[in-house]
Parts: sequence; structure tokens; C-alpha cells
Amino acid sequence: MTKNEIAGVLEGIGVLLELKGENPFKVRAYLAGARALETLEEEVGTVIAEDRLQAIPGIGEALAKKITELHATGRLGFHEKLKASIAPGLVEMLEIPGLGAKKIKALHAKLGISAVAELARACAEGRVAALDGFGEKSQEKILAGIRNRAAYARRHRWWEAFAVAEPILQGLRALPQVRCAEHAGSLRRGLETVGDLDFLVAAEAWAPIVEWFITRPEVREVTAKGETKASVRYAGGLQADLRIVPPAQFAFALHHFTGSKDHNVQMRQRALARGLSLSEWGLVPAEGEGTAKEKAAAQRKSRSAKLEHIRSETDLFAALGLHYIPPELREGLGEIEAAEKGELPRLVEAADIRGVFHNHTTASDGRNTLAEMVAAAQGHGWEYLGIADHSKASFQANGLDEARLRRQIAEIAALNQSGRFTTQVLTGVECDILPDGRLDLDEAVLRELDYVVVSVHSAFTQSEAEMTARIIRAIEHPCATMLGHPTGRLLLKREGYPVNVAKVIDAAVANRVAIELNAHPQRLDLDWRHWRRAAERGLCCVINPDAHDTAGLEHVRAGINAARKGWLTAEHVLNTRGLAGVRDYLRKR
DNA sequence: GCCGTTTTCGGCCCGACTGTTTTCAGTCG
Repeated sequence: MTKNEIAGVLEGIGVLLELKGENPFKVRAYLAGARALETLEEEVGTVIAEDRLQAIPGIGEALAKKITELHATGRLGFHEKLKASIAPGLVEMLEIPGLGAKKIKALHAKLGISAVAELARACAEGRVAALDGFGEKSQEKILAGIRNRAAYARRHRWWEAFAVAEPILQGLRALPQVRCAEHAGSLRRGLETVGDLDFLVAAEAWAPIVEWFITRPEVREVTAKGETKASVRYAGGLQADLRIVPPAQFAFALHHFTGSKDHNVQMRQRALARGLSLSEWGLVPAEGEGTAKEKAAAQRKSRSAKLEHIRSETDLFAALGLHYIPPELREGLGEIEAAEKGELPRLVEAADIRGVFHNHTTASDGRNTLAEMVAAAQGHGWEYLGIADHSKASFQANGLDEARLRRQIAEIAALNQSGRFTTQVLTGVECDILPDGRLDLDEAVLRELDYVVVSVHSAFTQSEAEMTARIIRAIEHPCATMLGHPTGRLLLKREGYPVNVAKVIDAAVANRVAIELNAHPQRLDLDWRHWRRAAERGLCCVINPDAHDTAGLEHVRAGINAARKGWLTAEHVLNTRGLAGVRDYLRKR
């Protein structure tokens, strides 16, 4: 079993234990173990062989044993027994908003419900409302939740979520009562997909803001409305939470609601180690004794004392002995340790980008002409624009053969010489990697180009070994400059083809081939989780929009998000170099 | 189940909102 498959089993165990009513900390231990495996930056087989599993934080004796068994046999008796003891319908019921393990257990114990369909029937017959702890409203909410389950569970690509969120944020900022407003959550962290939107507002008068938020025309449903918080659902199922705090608490709340959860847990533990308690309310001396309620009261009392020193997230991090951690890095993946040592990278920014390489025109399947694309690139202030239309094997995309490509090279040379644009056009191609790893165009024509992007567009069903060997063969071609969308994934739509990314990265480093961070919001491929380690190993990144029209050039912004999440600096990214630097790089390869 | 410049046992992040209750449990983030 691969590490992600093993992580999936551990997560499944966690969920099942929760439904059994097990100790919540045990549940958390399994989920944490799954997460630790997912973020492991090496092969799990290596770690097992070298007996280092228990050195991974969150994995102890029991989990190490189970992971080893799963890796060796692909099965785990403990998991299978557990699965057999719980109806699969109960797990599915967890997807219904408002239903957690305890309520599902009660429904199962008292009404014998073990599937979503049975639950719907019981609600319709009014049997759920009659249960202790349930009522009419719970019953209605469950029914609505069942109806909308698919839409509610859906995640949304960052780009689309941002497009919904931005006008609302601007609207909030324009309200007279609002001192300041920000996005929080995974949107602010630049995650590739977003579950819901979080808006955070600092204000003194709250009611008018809540009122404005829940009465937007895009709102389909108001799911919660309190003094400091409101939740709504927009068309398409995207949910948004608004939270309002007094201005003095904004920095704490912004940090808290930006997350991630793992980052917050680590920050709170760090605070506790310093005798402080961190929450969205503030940073106050930790109370040793007393109930949760008393502690909260004590916190509120002492709140004002500390708050005046902390006006921003920068102050908050500083109070815990840390440099400022950009939101994109707050995933609990070592950013706190790096911030403590002052070793956080200076992350690449959109303004660092001086040009892009992988773009299409009407010559293949683009929707804008060469001149239109160059004009748009110039509008972005870029020094160069690379054109990489499809090659002939991508017949469906009107790919270019050798003769058409040569005509395009001549056309680009003429355009550059005309002086019509200050942005220089570089000649490239997105050359198909054929199923056996050969390239789709003659080497002679490839040598006439400034660069060659090699990409897989066919035979996705090959085995991992075949696909990996195929891509590596292409990387080893003397004309290959960069590897396009390395896994071919389409977010929320299609898994990538199976490929051993670690081996591909090794081959790219060895052959001085750059790997693309395809910035198309649907791709963001290679995934940000690989980049930190890959860059340390010397891999050169190139952020490419894969634009098929002038608007597609904007997508670089999404690629920047992903690059930042991958701890990349401008030095790691080829297209932060100016035209001379890029020409130098391409010549020396 | 994990973990330890307080500890090998006894902790494990913390608060808001909802619905059902008359003081709180469950859920959520």
C-alpha cells in the first residue's frame, strides 16, 4: 500500500472509532497519524525499512505497527473487524450538517436507523423529532441536509471561490460601520480548493453588518445568525461565514480564523509552553485551575491588559518569539520552527514574474491570436511571452506539425523585428510525450525553438511504472526544457495519472529540466506539497498559466499562491528572471 | 493513541451557535 492509501485507512479507523463513541483523543490520534503520513516527504517503505516510523511526530508504537502491517500486506485485521461492526450508512450520515457521532449513535440505538434513506423516512414520518435531544427544527434541518448533501459536501476551486468572495469583501469594507475586513480560512491561505468562505470584520456596531451580509441578493439561505456571527449559503452550495469582532481583537481573530487547524493547535501549544493561553480573543496568562467557564471569565477580565500591545498578526507572532508567518505557510508543516529560527523563505510574489512560457494561440486550440496574446502580456508588464502551442499528436487541439511550427517560428521572428511590442516573444512548443516516451516532433525542428515544454496528453491508463518511465524518457531528450502539468490532474474533476513524482523530480534535476507549476486554477500541477523538498534538491520551477486566451494569463496569480504554499522564493522560479537571464539559462542547458 | 526542560500517568486548543433545554450537550470551525 502507498502512504496515501495507508493514511486513508487510518482516517477511516478514526471515523469509525468516533461513531463507536471511543475516547475522542484516540480518534484524534488516528486522524493525526493519517495526516502525518500524508505530509511525509519520503517513501513510507524507506521509513519502515530504516525503522524510523516512530520518529514521526504523531506516530507511536501502535500506529507504527498498523502502518507496517498495511504497507506489507495491504490489510489490517483491526480495521476490518471495526468496519464489520458498523453499518456503512452511519459513516455516510456524518456528511449531513448538524449530525455528529453522538446524534448518529442515538438515531441508530433508538430508531434502528443505519442508512441515509432510512433516516429520511424517519424524518418524514416525524419519528426523529420525537426523540430526546431532537426536535422539529433538527428534523427539518436533517431533511434539508439530505436533499442538498452533494452540493454541501462539494469543495470549490480557489479561483472561483475568490471571484465570489472578493465583491463581498469590498462591499463589507465600504460599510460605514466597518473598520477593517479580511478574508480568512483556506481562501486566505491560498489553498487550491476551498470548502467555505470566511469573512472577518472589525467593527463596533454589529447588527447593520450582519443585516447587510444576510440580505445580499446572491444569498440563497441563512443558516445561522447570531450577534457576532452569521452564515449564509450562496447559489451553487458555497457557504460563507461572517464574524464580527471589536477592533482590538481583530488581529487575534484574523489569525485564528485563517488557520489552518494544525497551525493553530501548534500556536496554542507554543503559547501554553510560555504560560499563555491563545484564542481568537487574545493572548492572556494561562489559568492553571478552574472550569472552562471560569477560565473564559478570567480571560475576558484580563483581556484588555494584553491587547494593547498586539495590534497586528506581526505583533502576535512576535509575542510568541516568532517572525511573521505568511498565511500561505500556515499549514502546520514546520513553519513555526522556521519562524522561530528566522529561517522563513522570502516567498515569491506576483510582481516578481517577468514573463511566462506555456501559452496557446489560435494556431492550435487558443482563442486569441499571437498579436492579441502579446498585447495582453505587455499589459501585464512582462518582458517576454513564450508561445507553446500543441504538437500534431494532439489532433483534437489542432496541434502543429513540423511545417506549421516552422511557419509560426517565422511569424514570431517577424513580429519581434517589427518593434510593434516591447514584450519579446519566445518560440516554444508544447510537445506531446508519446505513449512510449518519444517526443511528437522531429529533433531538427525542436532545435530551432527557444525552448520545449513536454507534456502527456494521451494514454492516461498506463501503469505507474510505464507512465514514470515514459515521462523520464521525455525528460532525458536533449531538447526538453520543461515538463508541463506533471500529473495531469484536474481539481475536483479527475485524478492525475499514476506517476512516481519523486523519480520524475530526480530525473528533472539530473537533466536540468524545469518542472512546470501549471497555474491553471483547475490544475495547479505539480501540487504545492511537493515543491519545498523538490526545490531543496535543486529543481527549477516555472510558473506557467497554460493560457488559452488573454484572460488566461491572469491565472498566474493562482500559480503564485501554490508556489508560496510550496515555500518557493523568486530564486527557485525560472520566470522571475529577466529576458537576458532566461536566454542565458536556455543557452546553457 | 500520543507524548514528556513539570510528567511513563494524565493530560490532550478553545469558543460560538443551535436547539433543546431551563443549565447544557452536541456540533462546528
